[in-house]
Amino acid sequence: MIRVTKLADYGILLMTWLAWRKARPGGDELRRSAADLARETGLPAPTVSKLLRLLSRAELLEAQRGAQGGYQLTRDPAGITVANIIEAIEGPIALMDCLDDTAPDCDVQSLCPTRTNWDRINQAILTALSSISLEEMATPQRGWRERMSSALTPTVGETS
Amino acid sequence: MIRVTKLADYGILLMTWLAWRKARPGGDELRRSAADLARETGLPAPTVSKLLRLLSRAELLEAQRGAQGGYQLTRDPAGITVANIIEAIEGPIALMDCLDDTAPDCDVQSLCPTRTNWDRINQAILTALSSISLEEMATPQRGWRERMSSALTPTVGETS
DNA sequence: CCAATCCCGACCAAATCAGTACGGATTCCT
DNA sequence: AGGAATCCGTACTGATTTGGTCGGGATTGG
Repeated sequence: MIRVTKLADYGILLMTWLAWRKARPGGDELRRSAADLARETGLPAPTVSKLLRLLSRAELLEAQRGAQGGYQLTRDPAGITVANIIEAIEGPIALMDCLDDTAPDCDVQSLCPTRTNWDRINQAILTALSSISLEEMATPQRGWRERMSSALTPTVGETS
Repeated sequence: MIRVTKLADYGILLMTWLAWRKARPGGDELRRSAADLARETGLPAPTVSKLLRLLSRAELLEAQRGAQGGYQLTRDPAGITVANIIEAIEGPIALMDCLDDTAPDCDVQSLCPTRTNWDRINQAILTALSSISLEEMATPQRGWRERMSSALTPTVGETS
């Protein structure tokens, strides 16, 4: 069901936590060590390390080495999208592999206008993911549900 | 990378094939057996059977048993969305499990406004998937991009 | 110089996925 | 009626991916 891996989930959790902390007025220290973050989020420490490294490599976080080191956000949370985070952790966003290279199963050319249309789906999802900023993730939602349901729900729901 | 399972991919392929065949003027037989479809698409027969069964159970296809039996679309391709198909094959669409029940890892309540916001992402993706009909998948793309951008981008929220 | 911290690669266990096999039920055709 | 074709369902297995671990090196601050 259009699964995002747990790693990406955790990554978003971490980033949200960082953004949230930054937004708080009492945010004394915005640079935090991997161990701190692991403790604060309750996630296993090595996994947190790995994630932070990936996020840092994608330049979403800035790493400071040595004693008293740690990670901190490079940009403003408003300038980081969920798509950015997922992409940083899981690589380029694509629903299928059939898109980029020669797939041997896909031998029936006649029905493969499908492939080009799959690209549309990918694009749609990418758009959706890019439209949600980290800032939004870090702030408790207000009346977003109304905006949502009015525009979105129509097609999928009915079982019959 | 927001992967859809190969089964769902195949499912969409099958449905697209069916829709395409139905749309053609020379579409003599719109009911086709699982074996036929397997041969025509080049997919392994048992897998095709399984998929067709799932799609039939979701009432996207109609099954006719016995000799000379087979499957055919229940509704018009325009009334079937990609979201429908994926949902039929992979169950309810949700990026994460953390949404519906008590997750033990999620013990840090303080940072869990994230969870409610995850729902937002799910909704966005569902919208994207629901906005693409099987009919569109079966026809070579024309001016679909306009519909896309108009239908998707505004609802979820501006980045700034 | 020492300790804390980030950094990196390789490795392992577990979950999930794709596919298979077999047996049963239903309908058509002879 | 009988047999063949077809859909239906469950259970099982092999392979891929994922989540997580471990150990050692590089870099900075005290």
